Amino acid sequence: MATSEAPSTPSNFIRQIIDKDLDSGKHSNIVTRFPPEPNGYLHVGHAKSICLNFGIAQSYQGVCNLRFDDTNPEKENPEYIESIRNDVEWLGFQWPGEPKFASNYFDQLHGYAVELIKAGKAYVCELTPEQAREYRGNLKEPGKESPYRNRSVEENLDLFERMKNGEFEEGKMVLRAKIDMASPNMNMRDPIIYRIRFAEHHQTGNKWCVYPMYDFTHPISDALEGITHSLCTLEFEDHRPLYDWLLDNISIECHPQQIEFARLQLNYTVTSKRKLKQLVDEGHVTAWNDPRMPTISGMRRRGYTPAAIRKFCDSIGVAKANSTVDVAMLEAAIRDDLNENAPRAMCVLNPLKITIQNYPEGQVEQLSAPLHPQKEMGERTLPFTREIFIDKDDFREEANKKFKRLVLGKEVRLRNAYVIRADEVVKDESGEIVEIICTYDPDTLGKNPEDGRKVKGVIHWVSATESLPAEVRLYDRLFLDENPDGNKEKSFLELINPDALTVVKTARVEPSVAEGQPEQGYQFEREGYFCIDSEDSKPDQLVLNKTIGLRDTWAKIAD
RNA sequence: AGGGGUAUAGCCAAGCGGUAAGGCAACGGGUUUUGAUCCCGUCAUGCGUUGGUUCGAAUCCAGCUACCCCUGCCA
Repeated sequence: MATSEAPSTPSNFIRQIIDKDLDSGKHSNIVTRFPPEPNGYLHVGHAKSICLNFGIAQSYQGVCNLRFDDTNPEKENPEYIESIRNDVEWLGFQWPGEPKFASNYFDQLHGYAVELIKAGKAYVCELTPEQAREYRGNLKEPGKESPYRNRSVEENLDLFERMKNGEFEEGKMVLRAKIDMASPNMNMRDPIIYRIRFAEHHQTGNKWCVYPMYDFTHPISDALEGITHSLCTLEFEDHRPLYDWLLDNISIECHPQQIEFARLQLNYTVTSKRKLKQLVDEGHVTAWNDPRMPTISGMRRRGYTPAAIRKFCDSIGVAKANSTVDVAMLEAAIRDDLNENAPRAMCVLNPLKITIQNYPEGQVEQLSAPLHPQKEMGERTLPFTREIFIDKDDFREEANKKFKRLVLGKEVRLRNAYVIRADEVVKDESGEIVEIICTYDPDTLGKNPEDGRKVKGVIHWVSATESLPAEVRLYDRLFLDENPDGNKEKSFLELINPDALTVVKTARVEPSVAEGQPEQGYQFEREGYFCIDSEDSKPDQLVLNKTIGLRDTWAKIAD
């Protein structure tokens, strides 16, 4: 109150819990973890969790582990592990030591399972999956106890050992925790904690043919790592009683607190690993890191910066209310960061030739332009010549007062260069404009016309002969408009401005697209060329992105 | 005999019994060699709803309503 310092990180209910735990002396060191299953690439939704977990650890001088929750070998693979490590690192976070794996704990996990059996709190069940479902009851009715529930400890020990030794087929037996088949919480109705899977594991090879379930693995992994606060998404709220039951019923002292928060939902954006995988598998995009994908690697390729994504995650807050964040928030964060830090360049995508008739043929003038309009970032040289290109969209034969670019007979400012006037339009047989003949005012470099003439517009240009051609892929933004009658099933795809200046736009695909049969063959991308102002503009460090509202253009050459 | 959650502006979100922060979006106006940035201004007598407690309620209590999650040998 006395100090009006703005908190560097926004307050949220999780931080309040942690503050309380610190005050009460429950903890003195905060340990969190980010626990993805390596079954896909990380997306913007994971970024929220990463920023939360690592961000909290950071601000309390604690640590955050990266742990692969790899208990289902059939869905996982090393490519995903690699990509996840990269993405977390790229976002700017560090974990202590090597990444951890739930599979590191398989021996200990097995030991705790045996411990539960010995305590009469787990049993081997031979119900088929169908029977198990029947016995489980439903939301309104209690379940029935399995006929295998009251086997002796000895028998359970023997059976579980033989499960582990591969004596039984997949699906024939499982290990279940003995809790309460009548619990209103389905997760407490004797949950399965181990199943048989004859699958090679990417970390443990063929050592195991029984694998622990998430519900069993997670609390124990957390406890083994000394996690203090285990943050997860809302759908796990119902699992918390099981999380606690497990830790209360095995010989482990550490008991992390599970805290749930709402997962990120972004409008026009798929934030489901399953659906993103479908887009990749069915070939609607080129790869997980396709620039249209909301994956971290896709955003990286699109030119988003780690700082911008972190800023976005901070700005959306953390709460328990299901909410859908407007992508405008993401875009604002990106814009903010790029505006601060991106060096500027000019580019022309749909070239329209300009010949400056009063400029000497063959002359090349090296103009100088700042890399940033406000910040001291240095200068770049700009070759100016008799023939230049401007964008087709920046010229009209006639226009009203709102049009601030080049109009026949009127003047416009070439950014960082001279004022020109359009004198004459050259058209081809089909009537298409192919060239504009202009006159430049030599006395307007770095200053306004001395006679007080007002030039309202400023446009991009590149030398037709000295500029740097660059090959890029053009990605069209996908818009999925909702049917006016609100029938989401009838949503349709609309390609906005395939010929506009804007390039490398965001892919916006609504869940329903990925859900149903993604439209056959809609155009996602085009090849294209553009020219950028000069070598000094270092196009590989820039982000071509007029969509975000900046007239200067940043280019990012496709990876 | 269902259980667990959540409701504050168009979208996020703070607020924790003392009279509705902030951001995004939007809309006015100013500066500008980017239609950008930047700057100034506007935007909830109102906190899902109905009652109650209180000098005082978004905050406490009770009822109601809406939405989300849970019946994988997935995580």
